[in-house]
Amino acid sequence: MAERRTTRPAGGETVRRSRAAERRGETDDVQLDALAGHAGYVVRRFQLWIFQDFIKTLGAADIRPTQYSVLTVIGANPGLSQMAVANRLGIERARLVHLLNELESRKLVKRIKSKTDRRSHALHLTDQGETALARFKRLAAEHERHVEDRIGKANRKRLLAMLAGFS
Amino acid sequence: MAERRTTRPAGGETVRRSRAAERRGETDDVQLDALAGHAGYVVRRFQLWIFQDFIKTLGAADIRPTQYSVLTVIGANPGLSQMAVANRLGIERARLVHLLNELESRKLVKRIKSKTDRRSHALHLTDQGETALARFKRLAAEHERHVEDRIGKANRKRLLAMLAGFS
DNA sequence: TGATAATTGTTGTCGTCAACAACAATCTTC
DNA sequence: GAAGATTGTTGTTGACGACAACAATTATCA
Repeated sequence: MAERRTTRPAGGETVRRSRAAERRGETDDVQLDALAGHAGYVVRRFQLWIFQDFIKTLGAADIRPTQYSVLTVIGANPGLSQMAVANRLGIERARLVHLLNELESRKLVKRIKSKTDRRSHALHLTDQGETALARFKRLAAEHERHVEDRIGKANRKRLLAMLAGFS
Repeated sequence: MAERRTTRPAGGETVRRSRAAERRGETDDVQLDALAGHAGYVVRRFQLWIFQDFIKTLGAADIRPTQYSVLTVIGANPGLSQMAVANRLGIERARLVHLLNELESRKLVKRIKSKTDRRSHALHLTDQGETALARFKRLAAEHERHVEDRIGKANRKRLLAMLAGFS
């Protein structure tokens, strides 16, 4: 049963695998069957790859994808309420509370009591948050180039077009 | 996609929103800014939609996407070890333990002690698992048609082609 | 106007999932 | 045969989605 795989390059660049497992070949030649035809499966794996690259590329800034999305929307729409941000991004308002607590403790965002509706907060970036977001956007653009390198410039554009309805 | 407040139909079919919030318009006209150009954001939202539809469509069978992927791979590759399945699907082997415990308790999968390597288990579907998987696949195909209805037949095909490298 | 319902932010719980770390049993390597 | 690697397992941590309940506040409507 031990079958040699001579076609595999010596230093695989995708997943680290032991020489023993390589020789046994258990992790190769595994059929996906119906899975390969399911958009959900392939999109899920793609999304994991993207997030990992995003987290790594924005690692120095210590900003995760969800945090980045919140900062971007507040930056583009100052004064928004938490409900408005949550609805727009498809985040639960309970979850947004924790996200904002974190971002506020890092002095990137401030909650200002609304005068027209005393239940709600008007969200704003701090000055520090503005300059930080500008930096995050540069890093995010670098991450986006990684995506282009991976799937191709035209494919990325087509992807954005065909999924625009979900944004 | 962001329709004007005044032209919004009475019973919106996308997101439930209160009349008050609708009137105030806080949740509309919110700019995404750089977010709309990020593949990660749009792919994430798409993936959430897909999984929700999958879970709903396979709801009667009580099978979640990850469980489906494990069953499919075992069905197509009987005798695989847990490591092999985990590596192929990009699942952590620690996580796969719980998944298999659940599937085994439901009599869909059985772990058989390997004779060549007494550390590992050879994974097989039970007879019950085989017939169940056939049913799951029919339901999954129905789910896949929902995806087609949502993004278009040609787009779905293009999507699978451009992301085949991640499967 | 006043009672009732709805909304906002908050807190908390639960379950899924990825990422690690540690461990015993077993196998590989040298 | 000793040292190292692998497999399955258990456990922990943290991000995240989904709910439920609550006080403060606002909206609705009889």
